[in-house]
Amino acid sequence: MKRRIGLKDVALEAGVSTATVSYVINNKPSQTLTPETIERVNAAIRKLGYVPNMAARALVNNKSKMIGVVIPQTEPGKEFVFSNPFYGELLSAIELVARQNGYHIMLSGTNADQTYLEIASTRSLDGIIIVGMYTADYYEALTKSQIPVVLVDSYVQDSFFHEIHIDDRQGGYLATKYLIDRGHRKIANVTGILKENGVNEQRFQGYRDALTEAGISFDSNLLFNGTVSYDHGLQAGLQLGAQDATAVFSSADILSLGVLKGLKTKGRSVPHDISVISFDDTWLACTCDPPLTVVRQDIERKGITAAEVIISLSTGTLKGKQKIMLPIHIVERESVQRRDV
Amino acid sequence: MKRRIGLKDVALEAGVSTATVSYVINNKPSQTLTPETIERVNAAIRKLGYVPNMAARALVNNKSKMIGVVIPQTEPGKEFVFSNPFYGELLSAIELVARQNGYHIMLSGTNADQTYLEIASTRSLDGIIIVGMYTADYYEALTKSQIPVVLVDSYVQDSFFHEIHIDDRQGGYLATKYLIDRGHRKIANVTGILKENGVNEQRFQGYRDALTEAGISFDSNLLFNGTVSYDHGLQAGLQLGAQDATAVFSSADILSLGVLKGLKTKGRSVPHDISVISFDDTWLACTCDPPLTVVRQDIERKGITAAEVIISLSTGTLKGKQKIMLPIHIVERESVQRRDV
DNA sequence: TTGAAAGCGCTAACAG
DNA sequence: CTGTTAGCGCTTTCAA
Repeated sequence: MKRRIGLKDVALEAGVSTATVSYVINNKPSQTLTPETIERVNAAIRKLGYVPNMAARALVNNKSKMIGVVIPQTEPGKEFVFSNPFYGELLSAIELVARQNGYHIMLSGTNADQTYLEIASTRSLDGIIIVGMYTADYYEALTKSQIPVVLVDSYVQDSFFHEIHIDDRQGGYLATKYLIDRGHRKIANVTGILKENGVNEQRFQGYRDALTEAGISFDSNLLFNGTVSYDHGLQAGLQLGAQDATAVFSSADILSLGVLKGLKTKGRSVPHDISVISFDDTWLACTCDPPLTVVRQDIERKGITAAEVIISLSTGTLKGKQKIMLPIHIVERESVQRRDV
Repeated sequence: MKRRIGLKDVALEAGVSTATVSYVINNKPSQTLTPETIERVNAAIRKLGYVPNMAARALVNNKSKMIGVVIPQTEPGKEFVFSNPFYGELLSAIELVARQNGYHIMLSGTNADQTYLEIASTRSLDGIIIVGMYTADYYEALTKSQIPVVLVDSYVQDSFFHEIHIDDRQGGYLATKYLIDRGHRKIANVTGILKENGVNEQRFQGYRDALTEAGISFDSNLLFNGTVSYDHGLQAGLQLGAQDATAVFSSADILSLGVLKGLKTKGRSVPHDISVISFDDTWLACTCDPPLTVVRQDIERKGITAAEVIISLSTGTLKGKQKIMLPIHIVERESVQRRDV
């Protein structure tokens, strides 16, 4: 088994030194190379089929051209929450941008026995994208990191982390107001666990804001919080089917699907008997029955932005704390009906 | 900014050589260390918060404890096909097993200007898991790889690749036969592009096998092949709504959802007017309306197996070509109705 | 039972 | 404009 082709082999072939080869590979602007030398080196590279060894590079530069992406799991040490297409779409966008910029992404869940800082540092990651909310001590270690960290969908207050969001509170407000404007007064909220600093909490606050503004008092019987899953939506829908709420703000598409099913099971028709407004606008929202009116966020853009920011940060193109807020808007479909008061 | 803690620092702290520290970290069985030395080293590691540098390790060992995972994309150079939850579930399982074994996964799509072999070799990947079917030249380069490659859901014939499958042809046969046994004769097949060596092609063959066995001749008007997407399913459903087929075998859940919608749009009720049998059994299958009778494959197991195989292969625990066939079975739900002949 | 030292492939001062 | 060379942090052979 023949040895791997290295810089040395290329240098030999081209009749130059390894340094020169390194210069042309990285096309150092500081260095001035004869076009002729460059061509000779490139020819040798092609001829030999040279491929750089990232490990060696990483060792020298302490940079890996690799970005760590952390995605929520069903529970620590378990599998990802990929039942929610939101994460798939987001991840997809991140990967694409990374790849286009010569980076790769390392995907992982969280481990009980290892902080992500350890992982990042052992792997010389160039940047970290963390999606969703974790426990406080998860972030703790990271604040001591030299590596840029961007938080997607979390409201953790720490000047060290960069953030990319939508205005979740405003989103919750918009959704609820949309319902109120159409004559609804008894409005339920089906949501995930209201972790402090999490998106669900923010959306819930927006829901309350709208209620308050309209002079409607909050009724805790109309709040259904659990996991962000089809099942929780289903349970909530089932219960709602037996109540007198006329509308529900369901704060994720996957929850809405469950709600729809629960409602239908109880013989309630949407939007005739009860209106539903959703959040996210993944492909699920427009393919279900009825298609959901929804607060839309641009998931792809979120992913693209996260990747672009982390890359710029790691190369030093971008400096200073980043806090980006992406726009949202309501997409009207068929799940909400005006209610005559 | 203080330098990173290295083996040398640990050695100094423990009053031993770097070699000794390396021995205890890797707990070489060949080496015999005094328990006392071991303890001293471990204490130093803890005290200093030492974290190994994978880049250095990779450089020496030419192994990275990293597994490359390739997932289908909408098109080369574009984003992933994560609208299909199948991939999310699979990926999730792979990641979990990898992590539990001290590996990480590098996720990527395909690039036009770089073969995956180059990527794998530049990153010193320990193994590669390729999901789905690609063009022939994509595999071409890989056959020259020293790195173990396992193919999930592809029937490429090459003794170099390891394979993990279900019996897709048998699955197509079972689905179709299930329909035939219930009195259906005019049975459509909605499927993805019939790439040679791909799963869709196999399932389609199974469909034909069942037809032939029952003495039903194949009618190309009943074949709807396009992308594996909701939209293609929808189009097919729409057309089917205007035809006289009494049943349809739809070869992926995501297609089935589209078919269901198309049929409903055309005012056809499932299973009353027309029966639908699906394939995969992702969460979509049991949450849609009506819940789909389906050929179930254990996606999680597929992912787990792929990860276990690639790891064993890379450590040398496992040798020789692996070709694993996972079981499938039909799960009866509410989308198929017996038809009186 | 432990240590010294030679690399792994690459980058970047510095020298020429 | 190009080459020499000293590491980057770790593993491992060989010697003690």
